[in-house]
Amino acid sequence: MKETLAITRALSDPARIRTLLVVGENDLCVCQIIEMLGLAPSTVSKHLQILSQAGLVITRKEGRWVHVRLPRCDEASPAVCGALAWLRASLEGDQQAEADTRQLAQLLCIPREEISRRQIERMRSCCR
Amino acid sequence: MKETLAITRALSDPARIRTLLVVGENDLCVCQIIEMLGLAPSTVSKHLQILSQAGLVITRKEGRWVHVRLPRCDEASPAVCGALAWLRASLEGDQQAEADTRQLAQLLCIPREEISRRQIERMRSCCR
DNA sequence: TTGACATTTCGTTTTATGGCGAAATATAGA
DNA sequence: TCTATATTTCGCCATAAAACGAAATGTCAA
Repeated sequence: MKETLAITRALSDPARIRTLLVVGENDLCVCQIIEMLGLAPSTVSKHLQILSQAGLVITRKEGRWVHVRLPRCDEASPAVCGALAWLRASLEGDQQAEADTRQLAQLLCIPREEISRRQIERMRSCCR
Repeated sequence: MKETLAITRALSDPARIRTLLVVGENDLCVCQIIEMLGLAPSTVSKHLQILSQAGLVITRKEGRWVHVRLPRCDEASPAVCGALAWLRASLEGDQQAEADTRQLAQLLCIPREEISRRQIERMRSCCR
């Protein structure tokens, strides 16, 4: 029950669902997810922590960057694996999901340094 | 996204998960669910409303009694059907789930009038 | 070593949720 | 019709969750 509940609670927020969807086959760095969601870094960090504790994503630190990916079915519990499959199927053709996927495709063309630079720029300009 | 989120949010509470599990193959009346969960009728009513709006249960009024059951796959969306299947599989062998199932088996041996009488008795005794 | 910077942690605020009891609603039976 | 009763609605309170900004952490590069 505890694991099941951790999974459903992790899935019960739009930002987290969008994150899972957009991570998909990719290996994204946190700054790309921040950019896609349009939320504060601290907020996104918390969301990722919740997803990670439920086993729905795997994070790997590489230098200053943290990479996020979905677990393969052989490294996740059946519950996690099933939940991810269900989510994929349920969001098939969803508008928001498709918009996010398109946005991500754009982001993948830009070096992550550039993305981070944008975020710093945005932060500074709002404090002026 | 909206439907998906309604489902995951409905599943993100232990009382609601336990309800779905215990309804299972049965056609329960609300008073039986109240008894099983040990929560106030008003609270259970709200939970059932959330489950119902997500399409995870179907309620049918019959006289004074309201009966609750799971939708058949042919009358529910694929998302709902898949979510219920996932839930069943994930809670396979869960301790709480088994305890609830046992308790329900007991409750099914008692006429529902008796269950309601108990609830009224309990309410009165706590106000004395 | 120092500075830049990607990410997390912490503290705070606002909003959502789950719980209850009291009152309302609707129906069966006297 | 009147009463008992199964369930829902409403209003309230306590707690949990999501958001942010500021400060802390850890790592690369000059």
